[in-house]
Amino acid sequence: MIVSVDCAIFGFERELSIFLIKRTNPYFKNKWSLPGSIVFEDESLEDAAERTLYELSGLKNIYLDQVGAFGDPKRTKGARILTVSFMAIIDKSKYNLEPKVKNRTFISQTNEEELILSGKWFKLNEMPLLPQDHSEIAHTALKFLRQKFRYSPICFELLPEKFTLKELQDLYQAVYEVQLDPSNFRKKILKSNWLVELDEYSQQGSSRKARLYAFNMVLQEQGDEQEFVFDF
Amino acid sequence: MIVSVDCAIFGFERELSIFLIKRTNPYFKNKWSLPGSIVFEDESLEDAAERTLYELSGLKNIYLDQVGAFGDPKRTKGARILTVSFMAIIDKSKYNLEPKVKNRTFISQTNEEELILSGKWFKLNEMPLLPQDHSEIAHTALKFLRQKFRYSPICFELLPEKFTLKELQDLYQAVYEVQLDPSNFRKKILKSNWLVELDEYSQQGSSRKARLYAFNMVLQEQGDEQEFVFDF
DNA sequence: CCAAAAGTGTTACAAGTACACCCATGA
DNA sequence: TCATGGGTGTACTTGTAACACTTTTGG
Repeated sequence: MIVSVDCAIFGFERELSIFLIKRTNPYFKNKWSLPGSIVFEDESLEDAAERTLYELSGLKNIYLDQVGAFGDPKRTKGARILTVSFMAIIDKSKYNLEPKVKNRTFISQTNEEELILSGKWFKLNEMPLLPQDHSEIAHTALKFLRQKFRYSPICFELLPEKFTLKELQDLYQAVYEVQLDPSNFRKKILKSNWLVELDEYSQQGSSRKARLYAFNMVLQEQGDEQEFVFDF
Repeated sequence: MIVSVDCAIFGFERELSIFLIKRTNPYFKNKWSLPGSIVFEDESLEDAAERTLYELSGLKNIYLDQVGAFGDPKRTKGARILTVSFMAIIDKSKYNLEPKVKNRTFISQTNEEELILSGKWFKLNEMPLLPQDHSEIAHTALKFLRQKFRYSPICFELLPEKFTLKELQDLYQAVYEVQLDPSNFRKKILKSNWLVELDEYSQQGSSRKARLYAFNMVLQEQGDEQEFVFDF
């Protein structure tokens, strides 16, 4: 069986978006799809996902999690391909994504060459219908992101190193699709020890300057699980 | 690449246990391992997991969830095998597990026949070291179970249809490895609408008879997610 | 009548919710 | 000086934790 990886890259900048690419190959011709690649014989799934990320978006060393395997025999036309999906998250403002590799040999029955045409961010509610089961994979990855968000401090991967409480609140609101009371959000998040208060202030906006905060790095060491339950 | 499925079957009866099997084949010779099987060419991963479950434990129509893919190129000696792991949970007292298929053709380079010798329950802390990366898979499945437990009412899969609050409390204690105050547990769980109070009483024990409860079936329909956050 | 487990009640405190209000800043 | 968003305080409600007390049952 052929095995591939597909990556759902989520980015944040006021809103949650997903990065999709357009490429030519028998199955994706001219449709926006998740960046993906065949897994090489001597390559682990994580390595394949990292390589894919670099080749198709230019990203390196970013947060990456396995979401799951999609293996329906009918999910692809032609040869059966099992795909393992990954979720990547970044601060959108920090990177300018663009495919690094413009053409690759597409390993399948026909073994054609595929051209990577371009990549583009889509707001979640403006995401087009994706080919094969990529829409399902993207939605599963989003559910996975929401779940992970609850008990692991991954929110900081989606923000600049220094951020205001408002930005963090906007992120929570975007991910959970809720409205939060700024006053209560502030109290709750400050009572946890996730944040470090900085002596710097945001220079944006036409009103009072907001204090900047950073993620408390000590927390990163104690793996995930348990400690971080943060519901709203 | 060869693709297989492996199942971590968890059962409850006072304690959490896992069901392992012993079989002969080049890689598992005489070691306890997770029940697993090669995925056939025209079979979905879920179908393969269900078939495996039936062939190696006799279970049919039980709760099953995909945990994830394990695809390190060095996880198996010989041909590379990617495995997708599943987690199954049952009320241990309801079934008497035993392999239904005693020998199968083992699809690999050598294509030998494998004999399924026996199956046995192991308490979690008495689980032996498993071959290949099966120990890692089992631990990942357990973490998955704990996680799922929080926000999905899967606890009822592990109990008889009618159960006492004490039994439910024991289950929570076993899964989360904590001690709970019976009085407070009772209040919290009864305030949720998970349970239906029955007019029946347990006939066990040499003291006051405990009232029996059942799962509120209405909840089963509204899929998982959100509604069911139940921490202790 | 006693031990053991089921089940109820009470109290003190922590956490969450909904606001009103003050502060700093640019226009 | 006013509008805007940042930030603080407070009163009310709800949830949690610890533990004392009552009820039922078998021996």
